[in-house]
Amino acid sequence: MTLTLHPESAPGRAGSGSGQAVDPAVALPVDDEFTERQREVLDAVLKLMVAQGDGFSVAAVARAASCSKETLYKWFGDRDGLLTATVRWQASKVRMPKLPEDRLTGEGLEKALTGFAASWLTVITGDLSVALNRAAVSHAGSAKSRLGEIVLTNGPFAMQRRLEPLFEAGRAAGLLAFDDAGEAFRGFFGLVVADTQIRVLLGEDHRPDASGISVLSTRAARQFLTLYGRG
Amino acid sequence: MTLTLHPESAPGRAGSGSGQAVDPAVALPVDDEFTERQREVLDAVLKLMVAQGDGFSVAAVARAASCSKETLYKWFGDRDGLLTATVRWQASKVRMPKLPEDRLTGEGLEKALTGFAASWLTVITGDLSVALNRAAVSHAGSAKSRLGEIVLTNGPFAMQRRLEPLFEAGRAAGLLAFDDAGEAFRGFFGLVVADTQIRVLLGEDHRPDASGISVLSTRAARQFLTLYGRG
DNA sequence: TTGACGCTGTACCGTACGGTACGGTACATG
DNA sequence: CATGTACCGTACCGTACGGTACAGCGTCAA
Repeated sequence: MTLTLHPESAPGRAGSGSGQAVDPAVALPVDDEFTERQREVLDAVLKLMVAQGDGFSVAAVARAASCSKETLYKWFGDRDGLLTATVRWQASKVRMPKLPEDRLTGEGLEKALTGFAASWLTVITGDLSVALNRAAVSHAGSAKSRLGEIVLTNGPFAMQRRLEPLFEAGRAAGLLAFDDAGEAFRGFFGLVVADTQIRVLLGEDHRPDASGISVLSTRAARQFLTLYGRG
Repeated sequence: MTLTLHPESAPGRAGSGSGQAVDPAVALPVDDEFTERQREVLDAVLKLMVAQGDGFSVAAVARAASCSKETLYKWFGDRDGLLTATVRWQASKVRMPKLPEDRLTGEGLEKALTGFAASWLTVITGDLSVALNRAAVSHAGSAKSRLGEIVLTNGPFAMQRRLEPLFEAGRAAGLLAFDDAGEAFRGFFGLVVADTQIRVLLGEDHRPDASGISVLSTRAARQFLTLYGRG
């Protein structure tokens, strides 16, 4: 039987090793989900999305990827499945910055926060992220597609899951003080992202460059420590 | 001659009374721009956008507004002009909260900030704002449409223009300290909005209610004063 | 009364796109 | 060699939609 990926035949996957049942269409992605050829096709879709949003036709994908429409439909079910697979494929490529695992110091914490902020700002202002977020936002209204869910899971929610251990470690080390880690995350997210993402999504052409991101990240980390730091 | 609104025949308007030439398609909206009947039509479009995003057809608009497609094209030029007019019409309805104009006290400032934050959160989590922002984000990629520009002008930029006088007054009164008002605005925006807007745009169904907004606004204002306040 | 005008409703046209079918090719397997 | 499989390229089908044309109707002014 042919490898197909649309819901009816997708193999079930547990999310993050927990016992909780997680819909595989939304779960954190794994690397071996697509064949080599399929990844080539999905990369072509990504290129198209960056170049012209999600307004491309399936025929254009076939042309760009040198494959037949029939194969696309066999692999991905329909246009929406193709988009979903593309978003998941890109999500599987994103790697979060490493956080310090040894004993936390004040400087180590601030450095980790700054690095995380810079990494996040770099990602969300990148062409790829902008294109994917635009597509996900567009489709979020129609309830037919789950792109929004996927981007949320692999974007803000993943960031939160990744960051909260750092917050907890900071609290355990007496460096941070907060009641609720979720609230602390919200504060950090706001200080880092602020109006940058919505402005970029709405098409403002001026985006912060590397040095601008460095300034913003440093400031955001320091401000976060002012609000949630101890001593 | 018939009243038409697409670029070729739209009357020029100066923005905000300054001598600067401002493209009328992007300028802050005025109330008398549309006739009564046109406003009815545009309100019908708003309803459609809330109900089904921008995926509606022009025929659906004509049906919903009980008018002919020909009239729609005569008034608004094309589908994009209709969307643009709709966004501008909605923008002209938004009113920002009043800010205190008498002598600023610490409590007065905090109260104004809290009120502004609550007002802003209420707006951006509303169905209408979500629908309009989704449409603007979708079209921002294609460079053909200027919806993104319009929403930016009437959203974040308008908020900033409205807020900076308050910041300056706070600084003049010795209540605030900051180098750059733009930087202060960014901080305030981040603390207020944080991840709320992107999550809502991506379709997360849980939105803060009135009491949640109250909590968030109070906290954001207090945090802003912690970072940028004096004494 | 008559004619101009602005509007509604509907029929119409061209096209673009999602989805399917089919012929042809390369390759692997027995 | 025969058979099956996976794929490419393309032709094809149905439909939905943007945009235009037109007939009919109410209004108002001359």
